[in-house]
Amino acid sequence: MQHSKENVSFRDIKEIVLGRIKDSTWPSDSILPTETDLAKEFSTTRTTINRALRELADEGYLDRKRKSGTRVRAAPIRQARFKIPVVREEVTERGGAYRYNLISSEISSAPEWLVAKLDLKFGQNVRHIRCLHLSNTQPFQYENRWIVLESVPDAREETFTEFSPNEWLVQKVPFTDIEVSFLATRADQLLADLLGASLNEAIFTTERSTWLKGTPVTFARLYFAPGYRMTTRL
Amino acid sequence: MQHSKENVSFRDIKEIVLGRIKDSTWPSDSILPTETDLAKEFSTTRTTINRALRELADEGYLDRKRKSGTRVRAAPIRQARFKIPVVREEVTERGGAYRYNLISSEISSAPEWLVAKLDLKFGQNVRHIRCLHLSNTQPFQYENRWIVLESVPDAREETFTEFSPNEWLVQKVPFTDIEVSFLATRADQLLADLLGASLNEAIFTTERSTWLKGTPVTFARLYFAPGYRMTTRL
DNA sequence: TAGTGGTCTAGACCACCCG
DNA sequence: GGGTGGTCTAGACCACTAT
Repeated sequence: MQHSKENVSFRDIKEIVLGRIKDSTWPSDSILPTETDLAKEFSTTRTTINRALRELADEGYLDRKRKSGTRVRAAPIRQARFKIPVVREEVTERGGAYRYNLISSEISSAPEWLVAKLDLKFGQNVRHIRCLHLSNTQPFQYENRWIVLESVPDAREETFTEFSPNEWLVQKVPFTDIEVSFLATRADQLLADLLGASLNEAIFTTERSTWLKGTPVTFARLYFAPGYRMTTRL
Repeated sequence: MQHSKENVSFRDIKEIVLGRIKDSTWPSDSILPTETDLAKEFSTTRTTINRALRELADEGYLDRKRKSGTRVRAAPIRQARFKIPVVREEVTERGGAYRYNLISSEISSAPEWLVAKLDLKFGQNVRHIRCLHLSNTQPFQYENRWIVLESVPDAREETFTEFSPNEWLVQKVPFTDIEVSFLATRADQLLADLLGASLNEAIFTTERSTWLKGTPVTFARLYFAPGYRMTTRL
């Protein structure tokens, strides 16, 4: 027989509020009571209510504005979160033994499309690396990468025979901004050979551009072996 | 000459801490001072420090555990957030006029792969809808969807001539869990015709499974027109 | 200009987990 | 067992913005 007087947690509040949204106690576009009123209703403080509502807003269920109040979003913004993994970890997480093969590594002047893509100065030098990441003996991902030498001078000497540019960069070079794109690529003969795919097979592809405080660092295209899919629950 | 004594904001703290991580004042795997100590250092309260560190942990930079303290993540978990858009909005956001064409809609017993995918009971009935979403007159997305009738009885009568199943479901059916996958599909002749692609072109594809508290609601494959890419900054 | 959320201070108790 | 983060209370001032 315990009649405990536990505190109400912000998690409880979240659940209750979400319940009232789902059962239309607070229908779409309606305005919730103020934080102060809710705090009274649940015998708690504004701080607790605030955290609950803030997180729900962050999750896309509510829209909050000063003065106008907290409104139920008509169509909740469902959002997915993806981890951007390091290849090695992705391979080992899937239960494979990670291996790495360098295909080529050379210094050249940045091709025009890359200049445009990263907003480089004309004629800047880049190191171009192509390599393969394997899971056991199976190709897992083909990486085609360009590193801006002016931003990463160390990459001039580095040969990338031992470590993949992926890992090397993570270790050596800080970055502040990444742009990631996901797309599909049709396999030409080269890609097919590298990834053990057949010609014309559809290849899931990621592109990453990286900057350090506005300075372009690197651009990479990552081609995954056939059958790869990126999955998330929300 | 103002010598204001402003409060330190949790945003300031976040920035400072992130700075110290990036310039290796606090290198990878090192342990940060306790919240109490940091509060002293910045002449603020634990509450403020806590919020800053909590958010940084949430963003993947820190790892926090009771008793052991707050540790700098060796490889920050970079993560991307994607909105799961409603097709209509995605089209209009890209500046197109949204249009919708129903291709087919019929009731049948769930195919075996779908039974497995959604963990259905054997022999359950589903409504199978195929339709096309257009931007102006260009195909934008081909939708291939199955709705579990036992979970969504209203879908038995609905013809989906006017509204796409996408919008209809958002309006009518609540859901709690979604699983989203992204992959690449090779266009067969049908897909090529529908999307205005050529045979064998690589098609960016999304799969979504939806449940309401454990009960399967619907499964959809969404095929995007050639050239589509999903992009995010982080 | 007034109402609402945004955030900070100050202090407290507690849960988890490492040693 | 004890240290660290997790969270709550209580109260205050402020910033934004609708009216």
